[in-house]
Amino acid sequence: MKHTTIKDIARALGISKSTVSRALRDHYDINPETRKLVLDMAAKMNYSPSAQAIAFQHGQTKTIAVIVPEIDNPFFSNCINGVENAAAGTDYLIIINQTRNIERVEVETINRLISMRVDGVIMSLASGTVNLNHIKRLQNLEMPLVLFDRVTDRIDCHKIFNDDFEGAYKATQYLISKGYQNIAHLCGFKNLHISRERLAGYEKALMDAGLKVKPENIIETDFKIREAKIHAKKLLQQPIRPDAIFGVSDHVALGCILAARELNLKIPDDIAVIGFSDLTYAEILNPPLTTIQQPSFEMGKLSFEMIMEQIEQGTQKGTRSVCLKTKLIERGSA
Amino acid sequence: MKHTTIKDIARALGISKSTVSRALRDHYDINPETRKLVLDMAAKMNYSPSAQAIAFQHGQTKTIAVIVPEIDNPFFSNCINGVENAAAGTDYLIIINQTRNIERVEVETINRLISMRVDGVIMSLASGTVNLNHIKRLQNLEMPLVLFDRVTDRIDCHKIFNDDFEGAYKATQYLISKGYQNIAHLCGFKNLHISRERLAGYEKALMDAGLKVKPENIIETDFKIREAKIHAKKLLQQPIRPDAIFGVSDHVALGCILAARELNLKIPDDIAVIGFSDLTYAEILNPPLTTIQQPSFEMGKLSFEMIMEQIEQGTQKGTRSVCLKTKLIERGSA
DNA sequence: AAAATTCACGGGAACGTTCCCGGGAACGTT
DNA sequence: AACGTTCCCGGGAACGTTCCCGTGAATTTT
Repeated sequence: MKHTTIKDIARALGISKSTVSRALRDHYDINPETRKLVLDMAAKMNYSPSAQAIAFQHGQTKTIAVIVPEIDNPFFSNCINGVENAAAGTDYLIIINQTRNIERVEVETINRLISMRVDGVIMSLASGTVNLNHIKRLQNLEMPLVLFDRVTDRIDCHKIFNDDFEGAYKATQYLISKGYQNIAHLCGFKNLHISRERLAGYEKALMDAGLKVKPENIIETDFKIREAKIHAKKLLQQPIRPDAIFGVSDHVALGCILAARELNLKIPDDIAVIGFSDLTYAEILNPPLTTIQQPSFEMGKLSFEMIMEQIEQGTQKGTRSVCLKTKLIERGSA
Repeated sequence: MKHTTIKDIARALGISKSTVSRALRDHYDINPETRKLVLDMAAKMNYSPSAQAIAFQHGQTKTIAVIVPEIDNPFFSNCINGVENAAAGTDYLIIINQTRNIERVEVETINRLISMRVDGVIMSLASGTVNLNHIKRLQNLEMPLVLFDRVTDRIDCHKIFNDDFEGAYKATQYLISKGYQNIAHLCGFKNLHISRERLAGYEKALMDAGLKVKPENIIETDFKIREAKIHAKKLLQQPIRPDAIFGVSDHVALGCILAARELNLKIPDDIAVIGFSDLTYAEILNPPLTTIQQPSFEMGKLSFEMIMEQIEQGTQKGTRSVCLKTKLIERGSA
């Protein structure tokens, strides 16, 4: 890999590298004729400026990192699309990283990004993350940071999340209004803020309707289809079978659908299922999934705007939290 | 954003930056005691080496770029997972870029990656890409390159792809064996190699079975659900309605399912649908989608191994093509 | 015609790191 | 005692770019 430098161009034209630099950047103090000469030569020599050298120079990489737990999850890829959409037109590059919900990977990724001197980090926490020192390290370095969706209250920074409590409340209330009485909840790991919020919303809705919160109807699970399926089967094989399940995410709801199918239970007659996210395929599923829609694209967009705000203003005075409203999408599974 | 440098550490300890550098890299010519002093101070000062400066030094960024048309497509995200899985354990960072099938974005992305001095590029072409000069530019710079899935025969480089012809042949043959006679094909844009191959496989299977290839049964479409749905409706509203549709991808097949649903046609009784990819949700769809499985994870893994081969050997002598076999997955839609 | 101003360009430092080379101190060998 | 070796460490160049400053030449002003 042989890259031409401004020095090479300068030598080829018998001028100094300063002049070449000026010509390329279209600075003042440059003769239009010289400029043309330089540009032509640059094109001829297949010149491409070294981003490292430039970043090195004025301490900006013009790069923003997005860290998500998993990329093959439509919710997150929609968020990413929102970020990229907002970034298009600016001269910032978005680089995408996934932690696969593993704390160790998250730590390594952040270390790497710090080393890269990324200009900002937009991230959603891994479900496996307990220790938050790596996030605090980011803050010590005064690196612009936006947490979205999977946030935590143990870190004080800019945040964007859904009203998970309200979404869960609406979902549960909807099930109740449809006449379901024995509603179970497959909830996410409790170290995640969203899991706790959704669980709380579920419990509140039950209590407000005068229904009892039964511990045996609440099982903790990973956000994976397979995992959820296993736990859903447990729920459905209890002596007193729940008549509805509220899944903490659409993937978890999918696990319920698969479990019900395997146990020959009809949806929504034998068992109702409701999810959370509204992934792209929810509508085409068998049955179409009733779910809580999250404005994923908007979240991504807002995250980018928030990070740009921090980068441009430099200061981090006062953190801001944005809570977006969710929407119930009625389909066939409940 | 204030980053400490080895110079800062050197000053704090009253030694030279050379010694600090040696201590951090655990080089020879370093006193264990000094080393410990430096490491402790580095930790205390929250030191993180500048990746730019290092890359700048010995011309390697330890970064490999993956370019895909769209990230929110399970086929590609699986490929990415394959790449990342293979990269885990090495000291290479994978950065992910999406072109959203727009040629201009692809060109800009590649320019940016060249500027970044990425060590290698693994990419799948955008469906909108016609001109290939940006790819040739990569080759002129002798940058390691692997094309996967959406390859082209107009570029001579390392390639990994599926046996699209064979996959399409199998899909069509399967439909024929099930008794379908009037099989249509929603094919992809013809500038894509995979589109042409799959079309050819479809045609060959028809001819081998003594069936006629009818031009009115072949419609070109984008790889998007919505687009495909529109074209599928056209197909299904023809005077002589096809009894089966082979979609060039699962998303296209999904479009067919939606179109059929809207026209109140039963699948697979009124119309059979078969896809290509086997996306994660194919099994849970309504109806479960019969499709051709592509080894996406393997493709990603192989791509990474191939790029590493090029990076380590340096030379690009002789390009290699790997063609992976596909597999028919029988489900309910055909 | 001398002075002031403008124009176009070159030289050199700086960014953070590594690597090569040189050198001093301590040690062991003749 | 003189020499060679080993062990540590420091100085400086280099990577590619930008930016500040200096400097002639050309042009305009006094």
